[in-house]
Amino acid sequence: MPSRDHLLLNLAVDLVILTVREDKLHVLVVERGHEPYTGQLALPGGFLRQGEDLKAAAERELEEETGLKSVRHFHLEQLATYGEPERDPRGRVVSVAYLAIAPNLPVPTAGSDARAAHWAPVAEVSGALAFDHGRILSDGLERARSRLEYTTLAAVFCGSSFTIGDLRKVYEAVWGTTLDPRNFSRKVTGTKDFILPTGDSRAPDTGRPAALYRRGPAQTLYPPILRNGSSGS
Amino acid sequence: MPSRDHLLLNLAVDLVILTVREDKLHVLVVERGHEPYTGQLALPGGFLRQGEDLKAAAERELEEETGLKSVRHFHLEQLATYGEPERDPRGRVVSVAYLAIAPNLPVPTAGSDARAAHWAPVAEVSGALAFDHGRILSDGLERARSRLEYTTLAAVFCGSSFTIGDLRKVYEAVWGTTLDPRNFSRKVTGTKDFILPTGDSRAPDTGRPAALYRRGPAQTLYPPILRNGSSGS
DNA sequence: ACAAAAGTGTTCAATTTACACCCATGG
DNA sequence: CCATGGGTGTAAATTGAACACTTTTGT
Repeated sequence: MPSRDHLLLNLAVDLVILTVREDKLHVLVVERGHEPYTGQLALPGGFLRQGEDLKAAAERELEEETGLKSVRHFHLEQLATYGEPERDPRGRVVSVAYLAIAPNLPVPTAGSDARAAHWAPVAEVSGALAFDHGRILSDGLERARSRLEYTTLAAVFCGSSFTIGDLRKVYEAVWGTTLDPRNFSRKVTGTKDFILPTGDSRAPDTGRPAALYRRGPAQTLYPPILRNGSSGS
Repeated sequence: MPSRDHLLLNLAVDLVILTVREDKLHVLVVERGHEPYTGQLALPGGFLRQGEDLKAAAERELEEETGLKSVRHFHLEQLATYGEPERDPRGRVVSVAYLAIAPNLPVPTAGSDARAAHWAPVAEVSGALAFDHGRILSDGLERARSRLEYTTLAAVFCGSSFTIGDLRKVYEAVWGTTLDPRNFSRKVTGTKDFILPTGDSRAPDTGRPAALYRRGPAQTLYPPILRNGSSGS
């Protein structure tokens, strides 16, 4: 047995769940109901259960917190593991953080055990989170920003069908920049299997209707779409 | 206490330690002396101790396995965490893997408790490792390959002073490609603070002496040096 | 007709690739 | 003087940024 003279500890799984609402990047946070950090905001999470895989635990928490069944279509990837001895005042807790990307979904009020879970603009909670969750959020944001450069992840932020303008607004919200709509359009339509036309189109309040697309099978972007690229129009 | 009705488990730290020897990429492996997987090769690692930080545990294992003190100059970064319930037949063990990059150092025979630790060409051990260490190695290799594109990590594979040809051979060994020496030379000398001339030079067996360089302060490469780039001469 | 958003064409600059050519040394 | 690896020059091809301009709708 490996446990004879070695440390036994609790393993938590914490989630950075991101979405774009009203053209701004939001993260799902919960208000803490117990000590420590009572009343403060924190990332949703929970403890690993007997016989449970790490990713399965993350999926379970994701479902519980968002109150949604469609979680299988979200993006979920391991972010990093945080194990500073003093990170939790209750005792030794090592936390495996996951990054989840969700489309713009209904506010998770009615959901299951969602203890005051709600979407908050990342700009408002940065620096106000319990434990070391500020650091975890920061790492999650950097990972998401990087993923948008090299993978087709941005389309996961959109629903089942979206316009190129919707997709561009995701890039702008996550990166905090503006992009040239004309060059952006060419870049994404020029990358094979990134987005596929549905045939339909959608009219905005005013202006020419935009073609609708859905996710294609591509996972990586070649060539990548880099930040520090062309500033906006 | 968070541990009341939750799973307690052992946390291991495993290491993917890479170096380049004789123009080939090598990984440090140990021959297992106990069950399970007795006699098989595995990645070096050990269990987390009371009050010990994850990265500190990785540094401790790195020193123990290589038998070297100069470990502080190595590169050490967290890779990923592996927690499948059945990954260790002895019981529930979650492992945090770290990636270490070492210069070409003396064989770690004499070192401390090094239980048959030795360098093995990655091509020879891939698929022959105990536990899920094949997967961990594979993830570590991909991370290292990617790091060479966007960071100055390659210089860590070299010693305190090296020629541009040495540095190029690192890229070729890690990526398994050949690169044009002339364009490569310009790329690295054109990236500010990547490498700094020492003023000395070193003569090869035959041919013009090459200028010697040392690591510069830069951490990231802009522009990056991409794989799938120009094939060799 | 006009405002607004979608999308195309085109130009100029920066970067990358390929390779001819020169440099410095040991045998 | 020749083989070998180090290093520079340079032209062609590719890519990327910038932006004028056309398209298509609602009011």
